[in-house]
Amino acid sequence: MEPADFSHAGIPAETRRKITAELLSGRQSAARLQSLLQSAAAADHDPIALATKILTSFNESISILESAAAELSCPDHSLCPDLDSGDSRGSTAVKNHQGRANKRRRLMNTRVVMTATTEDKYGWRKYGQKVILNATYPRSYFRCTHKYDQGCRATKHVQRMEGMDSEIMYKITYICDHTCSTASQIIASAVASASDSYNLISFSNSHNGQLIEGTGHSFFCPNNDDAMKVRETTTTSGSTNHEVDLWSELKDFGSLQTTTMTNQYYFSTGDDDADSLMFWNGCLPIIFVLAFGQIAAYYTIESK
DNA sequence: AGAATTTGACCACT
DNA sequence: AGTGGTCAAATTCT
Repeated sequence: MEPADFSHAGIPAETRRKITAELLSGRQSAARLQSLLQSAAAADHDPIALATKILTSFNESISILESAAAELSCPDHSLCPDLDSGDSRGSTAVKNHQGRANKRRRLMNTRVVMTATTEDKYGWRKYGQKVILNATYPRSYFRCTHKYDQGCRATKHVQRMEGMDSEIMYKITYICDHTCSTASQIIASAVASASDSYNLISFSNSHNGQLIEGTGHSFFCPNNDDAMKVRETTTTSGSTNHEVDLWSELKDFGSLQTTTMTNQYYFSTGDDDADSLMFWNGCLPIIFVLAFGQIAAYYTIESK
């Protein structure tokens, strides 16, 4: 990646303050890590957590610097990818090659923002970006890098959420499971390293395991250890009442620990075409979209 | 040179 | 006709 140009004079005082704070925090954490690694007290602390904190500080600093540089280079945001890229339909853009080349150059310089916030263990290739109606930020489209060599059909859509001033959040929708060889390796790795942070599948005590009413459909969540199936009850038209073998579907997601059945488990109603349910991956929600008793897609919210 | 991204164009759906 | 999803040529990065 080409480094951002930080030679501009006039970076706002507030930005400088943030950068300084982050760098100081990073330096402090680095110093602590150094002493930890040198002392026998390392067992009482978590060097990995410290290293993560250091990385976060430096990443944050770099991000702030790049944002500031981008702000100075295109103060009206007319060339920023989040606000002015994507769908060309109906546009009357003049194909000025010089101007287009300059625009591309600036777009490339800001690429890090998206890639840095959408990393997971799979290889993704961006194949499109669209401006979405009533959305401030465009939606980016990614496919598995093994789409052609292994026929993996997994895709994901990434969209920055609105109204997250203090923390940039991205809604990431996953469509189709990975079938590439990478997938089985990742699943095996995740299962092997299962920890409390993957205490995911559990059933509600806040709702007392009772029927959770919705506008159209409701899900019943039996509050017992035998809760291997989810019962879907249609409460409006008709009297369909069929079990959805959701659990077998969920087991396919290797990062889920299937043995813990306590704490929170929320269902939410969906729209006319698909129901959805939500549970928590640590502090982050994961929402599954169900269609015809199958998981059609799932999405999660990731913070920057 | 090959990989990756950007973006105008196209397509399907409503 | 409007919209979201995908394709593919052009461009940029490594």
